Amino acid sequence: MPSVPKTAESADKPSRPTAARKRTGQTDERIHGEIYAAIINHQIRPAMPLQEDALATAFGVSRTIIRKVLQRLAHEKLVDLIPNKGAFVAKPSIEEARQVFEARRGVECILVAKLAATVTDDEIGRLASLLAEEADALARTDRKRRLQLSGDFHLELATLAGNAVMRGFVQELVSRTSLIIALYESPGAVPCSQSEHSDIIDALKRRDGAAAARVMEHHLRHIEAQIELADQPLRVDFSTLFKPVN
Amino acid sequence: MPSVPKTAESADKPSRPTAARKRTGQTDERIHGEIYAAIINHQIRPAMPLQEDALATAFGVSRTIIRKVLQRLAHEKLVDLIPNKGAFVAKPSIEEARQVFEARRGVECILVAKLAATVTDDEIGRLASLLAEEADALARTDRKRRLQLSGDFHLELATLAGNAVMRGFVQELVSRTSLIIALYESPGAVPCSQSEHSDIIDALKRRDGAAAARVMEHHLRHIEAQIELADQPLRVDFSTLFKPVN
DNA sequence: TCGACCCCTTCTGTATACATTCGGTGGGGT
DNA sequence: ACCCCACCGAATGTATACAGAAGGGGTCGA
Repeated sequence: MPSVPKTAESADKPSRPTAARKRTGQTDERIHGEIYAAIINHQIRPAMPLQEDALATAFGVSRTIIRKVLQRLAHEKLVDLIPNKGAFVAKPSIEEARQVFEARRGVECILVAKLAATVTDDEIGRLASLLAEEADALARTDRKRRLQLSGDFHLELATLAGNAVMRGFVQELVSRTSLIIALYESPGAVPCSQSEHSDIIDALKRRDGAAAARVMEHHLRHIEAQIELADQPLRVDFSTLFKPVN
Repeated sequence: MPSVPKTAESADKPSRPTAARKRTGQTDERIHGEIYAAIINHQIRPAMPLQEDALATAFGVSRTIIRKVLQRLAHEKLVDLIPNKGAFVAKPSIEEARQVFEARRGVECILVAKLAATVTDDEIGRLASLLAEEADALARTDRKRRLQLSGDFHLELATLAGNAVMRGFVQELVSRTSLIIALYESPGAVPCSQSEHSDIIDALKRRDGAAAARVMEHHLRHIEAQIELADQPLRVDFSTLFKPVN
């Protein structure tokens, strides 16, 4: 993967003098993918500004394309577009985070229950291989890859469930969860899930939809619990933090 | 509401010679709203082309704004954007329609059950007044308004439930349902629901979440059943339709 | 010294000009 | 008569030029 765009990048890399590549259409797709990945992987953190000119020169295109991509990201709730101010990586509030998790519990529990009724051994195998990759990333303490794979696992569940509409919802929710984690996770914690993903697979193997939904609900509450803790720490009370010396 | 844009409108209405109104920002919001309404109200039907130039002149803005609006509508699944071909009002397939209803059952049943736990008499009153308006539209056989109000009812339920994320999902699903109805409803039918909306309110009055969810599920299945019928009629078999004369 | 106002820079918002692609049409060849 | 190819028009895709807003810094005045 070539250079991920940082916010104020060394912009003096012309990259394509307008005649290098045929670049006709589908360029914005690639650029969207790169910025999306950079946000999801926490290479660009919440509230960071996404300046149009900087991105345009970084990717070697005009602001037109960048604006299109930014608007798409805004609709995906990964970017806040503030009129006359610019684009910023979204910074979901605590309340918003709560609602995202509530929505995930609703949607994903339904999906996993539905999936249990139709899942094939083949599909379970695919999920298991994702789980194995996740375990590998855990072993190598590759935090970024693990977060990525954890999201992929949920997304694969949604895909296999066979409802494209709801899969779209899950994709958005998983992305937003990644932002929430970037904002609110306590730095040390999160040896989370992993075994819970395994539990979900077990329930699917037994074709026990109710159990699968129960495990999923527990799993999501678990993730949220690890994060909601950050509710307090974020409100720094300066008067207690910096006590008068007197 | 001023002139709704039709596809190939009388484009010779300059409307604003670039100096009439201050128009700085939030114009696209208005244009989005107008096109959105035109699609939802079936003034523009599925598969109709939305030509950029025609819309631009109709609204007195440049293609830039129109393109922005079209892309937003595309993300909302109301418009299909075909590269190098243009924008068309979305034409959801039968399978897509099925999935939209399945998603609605999932999401809205959860929401209404959640709402039952927190709803106030005031809020029930607001729902009741929407129901009354709907009854009025039914009495006056104002089909368009009735469809609109029916959607509003579901959207209001989602709003009151207090989860903005899921409310967004419902909004998208209700919009798409409107497209589906435009495509697949049998022309004569649909004296549907109405009483079922009333049933939902009754369940909420009793604060009976389980019942409310049950009624909602039944309601949505009912709507879908009236439409899925169109599955057959759409496959016209010419060899039976045009029998040889002899 | 402090505050208010104005200019100036920098960025976003919009319009316009240019490039490219697609489909249709007409002419020529087989 | 049919098919193929090349041109042409129309609409989309992209870049650029221009206008407007917001924030900062500096200067002038009290």
